[in-house]
Amino acid sequence: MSKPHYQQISDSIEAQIRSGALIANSKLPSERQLSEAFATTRVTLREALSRLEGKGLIYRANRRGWYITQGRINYDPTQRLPFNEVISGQGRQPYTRVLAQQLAPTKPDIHQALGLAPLSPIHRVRRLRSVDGHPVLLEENHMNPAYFPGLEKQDLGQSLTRLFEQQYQVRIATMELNMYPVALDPERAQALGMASGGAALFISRLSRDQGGRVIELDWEYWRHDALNIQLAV
Amino acid sequence: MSKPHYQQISDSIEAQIRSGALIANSKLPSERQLSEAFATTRVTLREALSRLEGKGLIYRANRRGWYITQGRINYDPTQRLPFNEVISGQGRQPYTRVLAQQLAPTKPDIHQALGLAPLSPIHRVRRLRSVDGHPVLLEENHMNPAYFPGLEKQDLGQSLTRLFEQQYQVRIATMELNMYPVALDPERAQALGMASGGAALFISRLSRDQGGRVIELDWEYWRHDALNIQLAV
DNA sequence: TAGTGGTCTAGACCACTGA
DNA sequence: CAGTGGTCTAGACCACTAA
Repeated sequence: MSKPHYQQISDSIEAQIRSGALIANSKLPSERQLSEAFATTRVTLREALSRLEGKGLIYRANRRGWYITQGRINYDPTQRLPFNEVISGQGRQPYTRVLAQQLAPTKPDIHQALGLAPLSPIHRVRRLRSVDGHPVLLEENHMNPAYFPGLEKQDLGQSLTRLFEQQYQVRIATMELNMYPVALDPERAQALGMASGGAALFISRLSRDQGGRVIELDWEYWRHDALNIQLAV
Repeated sequence: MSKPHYQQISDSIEAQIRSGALIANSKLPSERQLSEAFATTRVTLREALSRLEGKGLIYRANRRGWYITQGRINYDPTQRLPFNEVISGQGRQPYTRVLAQQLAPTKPDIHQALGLAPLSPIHRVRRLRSVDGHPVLLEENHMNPAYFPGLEKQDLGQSLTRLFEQQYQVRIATMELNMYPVALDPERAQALGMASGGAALFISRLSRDQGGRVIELDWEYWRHDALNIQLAV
């Protein structure tokens, strides 16, 4: 009836984190050091770390060790506020890196969602977004190219919503949102610097203009410990 | 560079599920049988199962084995539609069990959220809600008793929103929602029939009436594989 | 290059579930 | 009561990261 060993270990580490002895974004000692310190094997130690990961207290940077989590970002996906404003409004430091952008056909379900013919070209932008220097969000935008000629020449590090409005006079009127927890595929996990199979929160946003025409399909993969979806209605 | 062994195993099981060879809510063979079938140890086999659990394809019923997941429920938390209607509207079978109800003081943060003095009594209802006979949601409602005299004598298996409106003429006007992934504490995990530390999606909803007075604080814990948050704005 | 995390083996004991 | 899942040991090899 006593607590399992991994529970005692994770409780101990959790106490250290909450006491402030271990600060945000700092690295935990190596698994071998920790398993020795707690007089156990790496298997049990990793069980304890996995529990803390599930609770959102630590996260795993692929092959680089375990780190203390930062606090969650409050985010209202029904507002289309620029990422930079959301993050800096909470006293944190935003950063965006454009990983890829292209105008080419893609997967059938995206063509269907955008209401475009199969194999027709689609604007795609993939960006990695960080808070305080640590990646928390992988964003994949799919846009109907009919509305955005020359998009590839624009600065894509800024807010796309703002770009739509100011450069293309396209204003988003309605959205359909779907949000659920997922495990990251190896490719996306790597882009986020996470281990394959890592937990994320997936947000899909289909945006239309006043005429009900589909403008954009946005896919967001947030690190599961980094996000608090917050909305008022 | 070859795939890890657990990946081959989980791919194989995933293919069987998607092909329909394993149907929803049926139980997988025992871990020992599976590990023998795949010529590996239980440790590796459990790694494969954990990956599938993270993907939402299977779930673990505490000490009773692994089961195939049903499809996700589409749910809009900004509408306050009765659970029964949401579920049956998607061709599924809803069921609600009242686990507990009491009028007593509780934790300080709940008193604070409801704007009530510490140690003042609060109406609490805890309900377990199932789809097609399987628990997916643990709901904890905290209500300001000033608005709901005699609530404990009502039928709490029905929609509380409906009860508020029809029996108490209380209508919810605005809500503040917060949603994020959590790991379940042992007590709540057990209530949901899950293993301790199981992944869930937490939804907190603070409801006010037209006068801006706080009526209710609702906490929902959804099995992470059972839910798709869906909203249109 | 030394050390790390990722993966894996071949067992074991215990508490609990279901027949 | 037989079998199950939950926990744990004491190792091992490999690919990769960081110095």
